[in-house]
Amino acid sequence: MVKMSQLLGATLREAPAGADTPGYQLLVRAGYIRQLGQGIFSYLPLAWRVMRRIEQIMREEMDAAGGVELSMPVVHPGELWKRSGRYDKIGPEMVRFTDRRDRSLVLAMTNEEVVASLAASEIQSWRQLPKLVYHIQLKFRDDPRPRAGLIRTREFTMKDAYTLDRDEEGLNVQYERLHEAYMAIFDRCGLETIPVAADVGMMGGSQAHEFMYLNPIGEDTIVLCDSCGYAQNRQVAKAAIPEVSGGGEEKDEPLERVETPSANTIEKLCETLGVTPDRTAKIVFMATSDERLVVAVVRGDTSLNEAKLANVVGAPELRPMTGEEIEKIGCVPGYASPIGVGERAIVVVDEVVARSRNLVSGANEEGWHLLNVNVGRDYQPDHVADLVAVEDGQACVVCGSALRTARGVEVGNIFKLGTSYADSMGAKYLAEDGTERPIVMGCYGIGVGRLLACVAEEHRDDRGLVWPASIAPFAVHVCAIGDEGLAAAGELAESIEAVSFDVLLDDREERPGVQFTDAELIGCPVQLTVSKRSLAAGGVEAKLRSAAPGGDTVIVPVDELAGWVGDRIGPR
RNA sequence: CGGGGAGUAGCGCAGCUUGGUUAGCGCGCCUGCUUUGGGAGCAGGAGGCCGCGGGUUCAAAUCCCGCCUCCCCGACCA
Repeated sequence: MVKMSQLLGATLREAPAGADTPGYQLLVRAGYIRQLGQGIFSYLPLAWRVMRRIEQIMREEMDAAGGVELSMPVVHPGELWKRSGRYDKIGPEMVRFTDRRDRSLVLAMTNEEVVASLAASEIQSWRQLPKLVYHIQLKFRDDPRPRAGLIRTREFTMKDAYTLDRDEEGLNVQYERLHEAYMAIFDRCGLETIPVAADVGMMGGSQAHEFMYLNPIGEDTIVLCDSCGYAQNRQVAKAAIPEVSGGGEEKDEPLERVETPSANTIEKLCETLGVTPDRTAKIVFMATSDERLVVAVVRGDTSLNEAKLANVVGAPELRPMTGEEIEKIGCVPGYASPIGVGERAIVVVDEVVARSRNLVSGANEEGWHLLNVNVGRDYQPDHVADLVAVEDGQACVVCGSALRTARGVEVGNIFKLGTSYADSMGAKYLAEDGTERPIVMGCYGIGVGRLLACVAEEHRDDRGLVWPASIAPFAVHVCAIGDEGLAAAGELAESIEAVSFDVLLDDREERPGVQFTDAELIGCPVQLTVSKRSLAAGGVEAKLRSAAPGGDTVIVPVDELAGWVGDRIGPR
């Protein structure tokens, strides 16, 4: 039993300024968390108990999937990250510093390098594979923009797991198993998530899924098909874009230069020439962080997905070109053409453009456009790839139904890493046939605090938090009213705890109204009230936090309480 | 990093435009009395480098310059 008087962290009537996400407000108001700095939080006793319960569920599911827990360092030698190449590849998001002897150190953002280096020293034979290891540990990422409380912090606890396999086939087996384990974890925490196919990003690798909690506060856009179940992150999602009106059977027509005064947007161009946007090509000017210039060509009726373009050119991020840069490659904004850009920039053409014939494009001259521009004949792309940003209502590539987009929070992800880390760290094993082979890795992460925040976001009402019993800080919240209530509460709490339900006892000398509102704010699943009045009525008033206000309160005799609680929230 | 906003008591805010004695209000906190089933009432009280540094001025929370911190919107992540 924990007494309210022992807790650090009072409940607040008002949310602190700046906390505008509802779940975040409640976590602060109910005394779960306090902010220390940008993206850095203290977890007060209530939140810490929730964290530990979530972690316990993770341990059970990871163990059930065949995992073993270990613990790897938070501070890594910079050398380790130089070997994998990520020391230079990752930007200021990774905190770097030096020790007293000027040796390079970094704060762990993730642990692929450490796992691979452990694998290199510990794994010699195919007989030692497969393996699944995990730990639950602090990470630090100097995120450019933390936000929404625990949804996106710089310091956070992550459960990260790593698989080691002999081959891709083995990886696939573990990957599927972890996928199932993740669904079980989120389910047990009371959070509905959907797995979506995702970009591999900084992890590298061949395939990835993200587990998304759908909510408008999310920062990711998910593309969903309600009829066939297609679900992908917008960064990689595809849509079925129709061929140009008139079909893809057209023959290439000769280039023709036409005057198009002040038609410097697709809209005005279509008006001037009397064509539809799907007959036009538009040019987007971007530059990579290492100063390579990129010219992307997409059809006028679609828009560019920068993440896809960044992947094609192998850049971590892109920025728009400056006016000077555009001029330097010989283009004229509003009348731009990929023709003649040639050596001066990387030309990436969307596959829809590549399929289309006789598009209208700029002439690289103010007030002029070209008719019948065709990829291959008129200009040579460096890459042809899908570059289209999927929009609401476009057709599903699988079944053709209208796609819908939704916002989501990424609470977990799983990656097939392949052998890149094994290669750079020298993690090899001797196969059954005597050949030396690289270990095939996978990695799997869940943000513990973010998961907590998402559950808070999902399970609340206008009076406070409404925790699922599985991860609530306490199963039972006892309001002890008056001296008689307090005198009876101790024995009562013991009888409940005897059957392993944990109890938070409000032993404060507060008026009943204060105790009730605080209990609702804190949100434990079962609320008990013991007082002179309830004892006279034969026991303790009991209700569920999830019940409507006012109703559904019953008197339960003290010796039946444990059973009553167990019947309603199950074992704990 | 770009754009927008904010730093005044533990929390939420006013005061600043138009400088001027002792910097206010609500909640919370302390003491006393009353009260005691839905955030009590009365009385008394504690608590401030007005974000930091510089400048202007007889005088700065208030005007000017610089810096720091935090929040929100864009590109990235568990």
